[in-house]
Amino acid sequence: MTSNSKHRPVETVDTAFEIIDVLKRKDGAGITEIADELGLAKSTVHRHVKTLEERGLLLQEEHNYRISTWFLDYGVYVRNRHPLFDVVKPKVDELAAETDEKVWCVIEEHGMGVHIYGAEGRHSVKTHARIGKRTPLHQFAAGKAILAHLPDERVDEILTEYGLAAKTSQTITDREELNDRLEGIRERGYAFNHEESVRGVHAVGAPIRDQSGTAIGAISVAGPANRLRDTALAEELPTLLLGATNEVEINLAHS
Amino acid sequence: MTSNSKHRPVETVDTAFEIIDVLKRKDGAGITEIADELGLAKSTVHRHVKTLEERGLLLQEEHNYRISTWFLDYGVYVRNRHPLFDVVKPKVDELAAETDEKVWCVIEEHGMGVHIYGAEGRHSVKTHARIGKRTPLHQFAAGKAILAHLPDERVDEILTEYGLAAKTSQTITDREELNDRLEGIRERGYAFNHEESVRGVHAVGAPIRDQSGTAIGAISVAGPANRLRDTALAEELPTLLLGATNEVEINLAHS
DNA sequence: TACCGCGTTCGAACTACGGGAACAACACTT
DNA sequence: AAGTGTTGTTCCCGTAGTTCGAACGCGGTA
Repeated sequence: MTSNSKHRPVETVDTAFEIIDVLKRKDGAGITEIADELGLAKSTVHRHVKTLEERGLLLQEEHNYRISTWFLDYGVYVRNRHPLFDVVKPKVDELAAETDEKVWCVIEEHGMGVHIYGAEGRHSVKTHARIGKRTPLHQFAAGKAILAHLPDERVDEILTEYGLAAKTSQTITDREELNDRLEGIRERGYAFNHEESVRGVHAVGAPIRDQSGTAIGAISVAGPANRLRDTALAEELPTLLLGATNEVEINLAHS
Repeated sequence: MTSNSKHRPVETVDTAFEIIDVLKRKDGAGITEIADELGLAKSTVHRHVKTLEERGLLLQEEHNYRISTWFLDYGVYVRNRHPLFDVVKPKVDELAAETDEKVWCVIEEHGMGVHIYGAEGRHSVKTHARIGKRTPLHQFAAGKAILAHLPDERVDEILTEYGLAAKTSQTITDREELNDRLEGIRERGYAFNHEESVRGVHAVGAPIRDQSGTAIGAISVAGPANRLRDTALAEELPTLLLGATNEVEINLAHS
């Protein structure tokens, strides 16, 4: 799968989704606003919007169009059909209850980490993560756990495509350093996140691997830096986490 | 908003979403399969699919294309931005804990009921409902509660568009009968569902109204018919439910 | 080895997409 | 009350872009 865009895309479909993206970015907009934003004629935008609205994908109220919940239907369908979901959900709930922290399950898709399920512990930190959120893999514990267990050429592809953008001052932005960390993760079996994605938040992440050893996802536990440190971060949480991912891998093999 | 399709839709956008629909309906498919299903040329489908894949909306594995989690991102974004969501979520959780039953929040969109949030009680029944699920309003308690508090002309529009399809033998399929029931719901303040959507399942649903009195959504409690009967169904649950919707309406007015 | 089945590429034809201008409906100013 | 600015909407025309069919490459299988 080379990323050469050799074929000619269907431009009309692209503009349709660009309109949808504008509506998402702006929390809804009018015809003229969309047209200006995208440099299209009002009539063009109007026809697109009406087409999408007729399909139920958009909602109109006065001079404002918004994205509808059809996307929720498609999205939840996709998530529930994912082979990991049924197996991982109870374990994530369990971990959240045991640790009292925020627990996430993340999968890899198109080289990005996607949060497909999260559970609240009693003392969960509030971050901007939410179901469906896409995050560059190098920026967080679950992502690095996945990255450490993908084929080298795949890692190369991903990193050359997306680069190593910083999220906080602690984000790993050097390719060499990342490779070292990934090596450490492979030896250790799990990954840390020391304020690399959110200031004041630490996390531990462990991969979920298929029978070939390739990561198909990861589970992470995140919490405030002052609570997740010393042996809690280095021993207790990893033990719980590896127990969970191990069970998930076994259940996955027999489903 | 008449349902006259006076304008000419963008057919290319329609085919794109028809392809997506096929992929959803068939849990993934190949190029040829999609082309046969829709009566399109393979080359056409191929170009569409590659366009969507390049945007990250589809995933390819071998000769099989699937919908990606991008739709989850759009969908959850839409749900979380909905004015009801933040207010209703804690109340739904609370109701589930109090009643030990399955609790849903449903909103109306394009004349259909959409499940935007559900919480499990300890003895929750398992139905086919899931977040994002769209259901005709006349088929369940929350839907009828909404229908009973919409303007008459809106109700006419909706019923003439979708009809009164039966889900079980108890589903209301007669227009006159439905009107009587809706009248009863308005007097009583909440709606019942006696095995009208799922055999063996009863439910109570109460509307969430805006300041004009129009329903913008509803909350329902559902459980096995043998547990939800007599005073539990007729008194205790409605009391809890109306307490919750009342609080939601108040919080909604001040946000 | 020849045969399907698949996804993919290519070129040509004509459809239908996009643009611009004019229109209607409304709010706000003067 | 007339005027000026919005907005969304409709129309028609030209051509760019979509669609189709046929051909290609590549696996498997008989």
